[in-house]
Amino acid sequence: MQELEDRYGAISWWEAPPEEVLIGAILTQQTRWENVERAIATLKEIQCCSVTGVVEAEREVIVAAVRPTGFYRVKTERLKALCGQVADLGGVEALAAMPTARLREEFLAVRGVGEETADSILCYGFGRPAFVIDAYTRRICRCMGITVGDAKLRRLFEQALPRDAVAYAQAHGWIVEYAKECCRTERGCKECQVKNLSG
DNA sequence: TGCCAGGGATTAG
DNA sequence: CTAATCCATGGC
Repeated sequence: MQELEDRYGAISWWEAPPEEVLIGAILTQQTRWENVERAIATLKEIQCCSVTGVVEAEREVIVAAVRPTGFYRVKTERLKALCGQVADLGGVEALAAMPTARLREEFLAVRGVGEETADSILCYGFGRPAFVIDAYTRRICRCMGITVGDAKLRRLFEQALPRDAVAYAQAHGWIVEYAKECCRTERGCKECQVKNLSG
């Protein structure tokens, strides 16, 4: 981890208001971040980059805005479901007052929100110490010979790092940056050098 | 041109 | 519990 810090220094990977994180977390599912940014920019232009914006907008409006991210019909439903849940619970202010475990359950109860999406919202949107296990993290760990399941992997990172959302976000950012250099695709891992780094 | 991207739900074995 | 399939556009 220290070697990654020396290599990349302090990076803040994703800083945005909680409502934008909720939306971005859905849009980024199986999708490149550049395309997500386009969709978010469009949503902002039409005043729909918020919980009430998504809840009140016509489906076709959301579909048109998120089209560049792919899976646009599925994602529109997921955005409606997630923002509806948040609105029902009293908005992001009410969520901010909830304990982390409860908040996680409420997100996971939404159709289309799995562990990764829930944890990324917790960490990046609400500053909670939830380490996100994504495709890059799995890929690097696999190259290192660590083949445990997601739940164990998550505990591994959460124990190794200071229990703090900023520390988790930073470490995850380093992992992603390194993965983009070293293991560009799933198949490009043959000559991967990650095993030379100390965890 | 074909492959792949910061998932998740569903179905089949 | 693992594996395959669908959702779909955009970039190289």
